[in-house]
Amino acid sequence: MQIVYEDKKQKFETGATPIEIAKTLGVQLSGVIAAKIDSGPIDLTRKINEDTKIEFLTFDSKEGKEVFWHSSAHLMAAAVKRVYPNAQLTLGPAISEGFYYDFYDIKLGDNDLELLEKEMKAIVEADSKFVRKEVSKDEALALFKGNKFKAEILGEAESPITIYETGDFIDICRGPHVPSTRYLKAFKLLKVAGAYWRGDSKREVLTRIYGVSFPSKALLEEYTKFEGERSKHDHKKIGKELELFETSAWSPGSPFLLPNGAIIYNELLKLAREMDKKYGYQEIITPIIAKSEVWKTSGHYEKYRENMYKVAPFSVEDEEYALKPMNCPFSTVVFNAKTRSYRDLPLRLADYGFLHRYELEGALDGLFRTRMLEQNDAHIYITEDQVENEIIRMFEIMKEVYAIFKLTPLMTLATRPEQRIGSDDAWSRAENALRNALEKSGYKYTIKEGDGAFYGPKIDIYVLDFTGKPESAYAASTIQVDFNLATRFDVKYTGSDNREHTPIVLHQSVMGSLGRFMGIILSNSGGDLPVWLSPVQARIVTITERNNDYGKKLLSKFIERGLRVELDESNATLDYKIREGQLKKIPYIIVLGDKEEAANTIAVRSKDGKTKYGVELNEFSKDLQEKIKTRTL
RNA sequence: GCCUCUGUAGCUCAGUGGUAGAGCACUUCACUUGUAAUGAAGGGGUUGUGGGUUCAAUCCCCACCAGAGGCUCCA
Repeated sequence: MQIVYEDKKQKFETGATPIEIAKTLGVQLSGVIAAKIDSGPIDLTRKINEDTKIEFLTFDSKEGKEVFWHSSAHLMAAAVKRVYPNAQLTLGPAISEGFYYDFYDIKLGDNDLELLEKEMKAIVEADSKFVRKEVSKDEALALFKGNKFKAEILGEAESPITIYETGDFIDICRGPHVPSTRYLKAFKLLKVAGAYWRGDSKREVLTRIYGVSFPSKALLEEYTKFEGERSKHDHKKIGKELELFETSAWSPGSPFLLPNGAIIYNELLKLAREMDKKYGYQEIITPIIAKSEVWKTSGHYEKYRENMYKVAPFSVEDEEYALKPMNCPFSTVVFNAKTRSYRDLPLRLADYGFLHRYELEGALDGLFRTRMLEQNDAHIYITEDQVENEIIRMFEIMKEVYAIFKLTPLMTLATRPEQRIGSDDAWSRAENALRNALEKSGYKYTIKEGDGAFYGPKIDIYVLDFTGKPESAYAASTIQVDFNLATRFDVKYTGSDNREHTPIVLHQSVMGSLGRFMGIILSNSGGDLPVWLSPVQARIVTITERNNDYGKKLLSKFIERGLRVELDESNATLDYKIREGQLKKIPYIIVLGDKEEAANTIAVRSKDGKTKYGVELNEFSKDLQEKIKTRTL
C-alpha cells in the first residue's frame, strides 16, 4: 500500500493504522483528532486497506471540529443514559458551533445540565476508548430493541452497521471519533430545547440538549468570552439602553418606536426615498386593508392564508377584508390607471405600505421578526429583454446603500422550484438574465437550486453580521422576477407593434423591512451610530449653572441649523454628565465653562474620549452638517 | 403552534409559606464642580393575569398572557 503524506511517499503494510503511519512518518500526534483519507475522515485506530493520501486532522480544521463535537455528543448521550436509563437515544450530530443530541422520553430542565456535566467529567476521567465495530442490521436492531427511532434509522441503512462503544455506552454511528474520551477535555452544556423528530412538527417531540466542547480549557474560556461580546451586539439590549423601542403585550410582534428610535427609522426612510428619486422610482401610497378578493386573485389567499390577518366581516355587506401582507397587487391598480405603452417601461413604483403578517409567537424577535413591517418595496414593470440591465441598475443602488452602512453583501441565485408557473423557456431566459447581471456586476454568488418562488427566480442578498461569518448573515435585500402578477391582474401595455403585451414584474427591496434593517445596523454597530443616524448628534453640557444661559444661546443656534442637539443644564458634576452622554453613545459632547463663555468658543469631546478646546461654533456645526450630508462618521 | 427557561419598583436583579429589598433612575435640598458616577433625604410595588391548595400564597399547583432560547445541520 502506498501512502502519500504531503511530499513524503512511503509504502506501508496493508492494515496499518493512522497512528502507526504517523509514527513512521514522524508526525507529531498531539492535537490530532482523526485522520482523513481519500474516502473521508477515519478513526486514528482504524486500519487502512487502500492506496490513499493521508491527512491528520486537528481541532483547527472544520472536519476535525466535526469529529470532536460528534464524539462530544456521544459523551453527553452516555452521561444521559447513566443518569436517565430510560431515555431513548435518537440522533446527535455536530453542528456549526458545537453539538446536540435528541432524546426521547426524558423530562429535564436547564438545572439538570450541571448534573450531566459532572457525569460527563467522570466519563472523561475514566478515559474510555471509542471502539468501532461492525455488526449486521439484525444485531443492531437487537441492541436497540424497543427504540423506534433507531429502528427507523436502521431501516434506511445498509448492512454492515457501524457501532461505537464507549465504556458501557453503545450507539449506531458512522464515525469517526476521537480515540478516547480523554480528548474531550473542556465542555459546556448550553441549553435544553424541544425539537421534533426529523424536524417534523407532526411527529414526536424530543428533548434536545445543546453543548460545545474544546480540546483545552483555554479555548472554552475564549468561547465564553466571545459569547459575552455577542450580547453587546444584541439589538434588543441596545434598543433598551438607547431608548429606541419598546414592546408591549398590547400588540406582540409590533415594537413601539420611542422618539429616539423614530428618528433613526425616519433617517432610513429618508435615505430610501432619496435613492428612489435618484434612480427614477415613483412613490405610490396604497391601502392597508382590502377585500380578500384581491388575495384570491393574486394567489396569496391560497398559499399564504395562514400568515394573513383577516378583518371580517368588515362592513354591512358581509364581505371579508384582509390586512395586506404584501404590496404587490396594489401596484397593478396604479399601472392600470391609464393605458400604458412600451414607452412607459420600465415603470418603477415604490411602495412603503405597512404590511401585516401573522408570525408564530415563538418566531418573534425584536425588530428582526415582527408582525407589522414596512419595506422599501418596489415593483418594476418591464419587458423581458430589459430584465438584465434593470437588475444591474438595482445592484448600483444596493452598492451605494451598502457602502453607507459598510455592509458586505453575499449574493445567492435561487432557481426554478418543482412547483412553478411559466414555461421552462421563460424560466431559462429569466435565470440567465439574473446570472448575467450578477456576473457583469462582478459578484461572486452561490446558487440555490430549486429555491426560487413559484412565480419566478430570484436573487437574495445577505449581509454579514458582526461576527463576519457567512452562516449567520442576515437576509437583507431581494430581487425577484415575477411571471405571475401581471397575468393574474390582467396588466397589459401596448408594444411598438401596436399590440397588447403582458409585462414582467420585478420585485425589489433594497433594505427589506426597515425595522429589521434598523436592527441589523444597531447590532453591527453595537449602538455606535454615525452622526447622521444618531438620535442626539451632540449634547451641550454646562460645567456650572453660571454657564446655562450661554448653553441656551448656543442650543438655539444649533437647532436653527437643523442639528439634533440637546442641553444638559442639570446641577450634576461634569464627570457625571460626561459619563451620561458617553453611555448614551452621543457622538459629541460640547462642554461649556467660564473659559468657553469668555472666549465665545466651545470644547468638543468626541466619543473616543478626545477633546478639542477653543473650537468655534460655526466651524464645528459646519463639520457636523458635512458629515450628516455625506452620511459619514 | 411545540419544547426548555423566565416574569418581583422605570432599569438590572436579590429574597421569603406569615402581604417585600438593593443599586441605578426619578423628586427635593446642599454642593458649583474642567472630561466616565458629589453627598443627604424622599417618593415609587394588588410580586404578569385569573383560578386552586392553605388559617395564611409573591413563594406550592393549574390555566392564560408576555419575554428569552430552540424546533435545517441527519446513523
